Amino acid sequence: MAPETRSRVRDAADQLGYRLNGVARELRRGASTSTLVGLLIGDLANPFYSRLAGGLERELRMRGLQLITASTDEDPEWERRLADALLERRVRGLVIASTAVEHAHFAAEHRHGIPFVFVDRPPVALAADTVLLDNHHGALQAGAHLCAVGHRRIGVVGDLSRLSTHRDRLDGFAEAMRVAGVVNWADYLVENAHDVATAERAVLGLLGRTPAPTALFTMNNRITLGALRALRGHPAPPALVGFDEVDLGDVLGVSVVAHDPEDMGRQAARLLLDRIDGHREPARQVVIPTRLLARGSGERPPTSAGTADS
Amino acid sequence: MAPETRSRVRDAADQLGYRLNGVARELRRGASTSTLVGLLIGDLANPFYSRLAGGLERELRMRGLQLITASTDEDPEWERRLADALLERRVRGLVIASTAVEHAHFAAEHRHGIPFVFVDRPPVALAADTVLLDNHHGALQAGAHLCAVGHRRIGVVGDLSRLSTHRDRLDGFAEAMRVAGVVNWADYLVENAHDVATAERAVLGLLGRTPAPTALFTMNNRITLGALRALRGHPAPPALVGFDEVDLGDVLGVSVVAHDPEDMGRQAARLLLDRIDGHREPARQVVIPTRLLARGSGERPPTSAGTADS
DNA sequence: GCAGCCCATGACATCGTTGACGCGCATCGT
DNA sequence: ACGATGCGCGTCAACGATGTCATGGGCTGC
Repeated sequence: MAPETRSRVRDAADQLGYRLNGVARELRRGASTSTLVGLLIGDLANPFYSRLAGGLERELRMRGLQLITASTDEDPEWERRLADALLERRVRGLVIASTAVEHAHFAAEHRHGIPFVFVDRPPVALAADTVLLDNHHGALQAGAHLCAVGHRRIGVVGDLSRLSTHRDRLDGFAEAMRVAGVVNWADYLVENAHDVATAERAVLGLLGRTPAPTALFTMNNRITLGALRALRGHPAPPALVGFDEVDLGDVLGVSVVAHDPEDMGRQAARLLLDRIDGHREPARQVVIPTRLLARGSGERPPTSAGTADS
Repeated sequence: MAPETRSRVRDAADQLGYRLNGVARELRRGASTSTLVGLLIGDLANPFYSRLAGGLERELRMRGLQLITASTDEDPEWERRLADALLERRVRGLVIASTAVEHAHFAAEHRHGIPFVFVDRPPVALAADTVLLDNHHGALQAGAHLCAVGHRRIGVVGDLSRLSTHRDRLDGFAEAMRVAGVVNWADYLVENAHDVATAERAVLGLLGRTPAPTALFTMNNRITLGALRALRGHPAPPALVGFDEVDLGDVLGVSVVAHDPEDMGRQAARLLLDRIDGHREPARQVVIPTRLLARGSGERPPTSAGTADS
């Protein structure tokens, strides 16, 4: 079209305050033209999720895609309602850290071509792309490390017991105990410590036992924070290894099983973009590695009180 | 309609995999029926922003509204493009931690009735609802506190100098210095330390000066993290007060000027919802209070080296 | 002066939902 | 038996952008 007409139209549009209506455009252009991607996570305020979201968003942004983020508060019913709302809105894809026990109810949409990427927790009864942490190995490392230092009574504090991440980590830890010949480790297990305050109480409870545990394995970032609060000012604190990185963990000398949540988001974005680009391979699974960072708290030897028994 | 027909229709819909098309619905129902709210922030991975987003989302969710979150990386050009994309999409409102120097270009939309809420940083050349921190007072408290302990040479490390939060905090700090009679404080000022690594280098640079500062004021959470890294293992660390809360700050004994980012999100949601409900009052401004938490690092007295001069 | 081309302009159907309306059948009360 | 009411069912015009097609005016080159 002639450049002069072009600018004439542009001027008129500016004058009238005209703005293209993206809703109408999307309706007209049809199904797979949405630029929205849904993200369902437990809680935006949790740094694990927010870093994941950040990595994901950065990667999608380069392709002109935007993120609708919704927190489920680990409530399966909410998760389902939010997912339905997103699917009604005809998002281009869905990234989901699911708290539900099965996902057959997504099968229809999935078969219909809407890309799903499961992050942090795998899909059940649905073959979809997945990005997971190496939970089993990370927890095994943590358990083996504490045993190598000489610990036999290790307090273990975990998140909601129904979550697969929790179960995988627990399996890994159990394997480490089996290898080390520790049999009654489950006596010092506390589960369902979902927030910092609960975790703090759980740790105080464990420390009050006789005999007290000589070490702690805290199974996620919030639990580690709670434990560190509980240990504040403790004259002879137990050893501590946490799962997930925590801010200032390096400064404070907290040994952790670390990994990269932002990379998790990036990998999820890649799987999603591949599907959007029409790739039709069977579902893929990416595993994000974990590594043990020994910074001091995990290397404290058992205290005198009782290393001899069980 | 009859319950029997209702279920007959429902069954058929389920069988066909029919799903209501939210895009068409929104187009048909018209302008102010969108359930999407846009959120523009600097970086989702920064806990300040992610907690703000969490508070906002929680509040909006109760009203059936969902959040489209986009990170600007503090780039005004990106911010503008992202805002345009959101407005084209006909979001119900826009919450924005703006990095731009003025906002006249939103005037048309704003007058047209689209609610804008500015968070963390005020609008320029636009009368819109705003939620701010009490930056001036918080920084004044920090400066006064350090002076009260006896410090006269205080290293100050700040974020991008163009940001209003930075300038307000700097003003507050300057006032504290004026009151305390410290004149050359700006000699120990470093600006534009936007990430942890830069902040760490900046602090190391300050500590290398002669005479070295006896205290530090770190003007946001990332800078505080960088400073704590730089101070690790220091034989006689300077006093430190940071702006923003940091995870484990209580355990590590870091004195900070604290505030509640989630509350900021909630307040923003309330202002937005009021507008959506048709309130027509002139623009309101909410100020989130700050309070100084003395936890140890800010109470360290000046080291021997030089308390006597200027 | 005429064929050929560029381009402005207008008419129209389409995307899927919604709200309004009309028709016709069945049931109910009086 | 009559009107009133309830309900199933079909038709139609929007919402705003977009892609196609036809029309016709203005221009160039031969």
